[in-house]
Amino acid sequence: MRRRKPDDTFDAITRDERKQRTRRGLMDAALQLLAGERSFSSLSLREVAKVGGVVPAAFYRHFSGMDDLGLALVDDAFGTLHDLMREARSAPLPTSNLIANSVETFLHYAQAHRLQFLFLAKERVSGSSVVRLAIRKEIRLWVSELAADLAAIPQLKKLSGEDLRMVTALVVQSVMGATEIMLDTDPDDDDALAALQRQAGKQIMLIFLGAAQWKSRKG
Amino acid sequence: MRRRKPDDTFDAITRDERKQRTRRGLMDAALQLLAGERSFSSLSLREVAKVGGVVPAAFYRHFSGMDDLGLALVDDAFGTLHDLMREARSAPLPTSNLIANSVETFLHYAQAHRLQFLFLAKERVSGSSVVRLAIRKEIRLWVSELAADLAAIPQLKKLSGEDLRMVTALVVQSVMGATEIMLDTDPDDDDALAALQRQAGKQIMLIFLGAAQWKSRKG
DNA sequence: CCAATGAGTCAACACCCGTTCACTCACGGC
DNA sequence: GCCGTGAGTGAACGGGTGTTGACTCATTGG
Repeated sequence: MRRRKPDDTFDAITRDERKQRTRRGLMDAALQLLAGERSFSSLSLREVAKVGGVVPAAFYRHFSGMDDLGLALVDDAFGTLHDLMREARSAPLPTSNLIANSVETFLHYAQAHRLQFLFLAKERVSGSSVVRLAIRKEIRLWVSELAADLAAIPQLKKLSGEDLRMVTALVVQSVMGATEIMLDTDPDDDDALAALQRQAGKQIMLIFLGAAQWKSRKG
Repeated sequence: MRRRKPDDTFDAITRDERKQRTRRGLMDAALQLLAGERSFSSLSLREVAKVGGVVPAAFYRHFSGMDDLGLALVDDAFGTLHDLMREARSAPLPTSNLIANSVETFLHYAQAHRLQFLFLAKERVSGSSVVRLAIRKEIRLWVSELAADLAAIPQLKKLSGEDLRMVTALVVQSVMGATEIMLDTDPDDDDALAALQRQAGKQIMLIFLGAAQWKSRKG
């Protein structure tokens, strides 16, 4: 009996590549299992190993346990998010409809990487504290980054650093809320998705409207 | 051997009361287990039964399974939230500092019922779909209710029904975000809690500021 | 006062869990 | 060409899991 499918494509690959492939397989298996009802903390190591096409003992060649896998998934997901931010920053940046466009871009991206964002949304609040804290930390980092970007917008120029962070946190909260609902929506229900986008766009425009007025009434 | 502690207080109680007491015990046991790292979906029936001071088989005299328990907890927690709303509505309603006061009241209440709000926060996004959907439904209901209350506020009078809901949803999102962070904060860290309250209050004031400007630019 | 009810017990079931161990054997460096 | 490395295997362990059925016996209604 073969110990492993030789490979889908029969090309010769190095041993490290093979290992990385199995590792990715385990991470994908966890994400896939998360897609349904399950939460990460209710997944079992054996289950992940099985879907990953590997025997439970082999799991330990890649991760020290489920928490370790969780941290790897956090890194992975935020890498994806970081890619988006980088792309967005280097884009032409239309001055009109900037908000609506940004929201659409973000939600579209989240949908394209549904499983990763689903993982983040769920574990941000629910998982083991080590994973949860890792996610919170990354989000705080992301808020700081985004705040730095937003500082360039004329309407927000007069905000203090603290207030800018407060506004940014509100924007992020709004986007995350929309993302969470989107992830629970049938991906083919275009009407619902469009409504979601519209509402999130409106919310953020309203936040900016409020922010533009903010300092004028407070010192 | 006694089959059960006769009772802490030796007063004679009816059989139904005793049953209700055990049922509550199971619900409290689940909440208590939830207090730490765990998420509801990772709790086992046996575990809840043990902490509840009952043998696993007895669990079935009260709930058909863990999902059923989850739904009971949802009802319970929203009952608590409803109590808060009723109290708040009958309160004197100070016209100055209304927002800051409301936020403080809410967060204080959430802290007093920490375990229930923790349960809601976690299961809203992570749990089994039956529990998750039940929570979402109740939140939507709550948003509607709150929107009806907010309609009375002068600054929001000119908003359309849809926009009012959008604004309310944003307010709720902000409060829930603050609640989630608060539930992860050491309850004795007064500074952190005060900072949290201040930020949430600011965010909501900003939302109102934006809302007051809203229709004037769109309608 | 006596029979019925039903909350809670105990034991057993078949199964899944994380972790360990000794193992195989293909690959890669020498 | 040959050995060492290490990814993956298979079996076993002790223990936790949901669910069942037959039971006990205090409370309750007639």
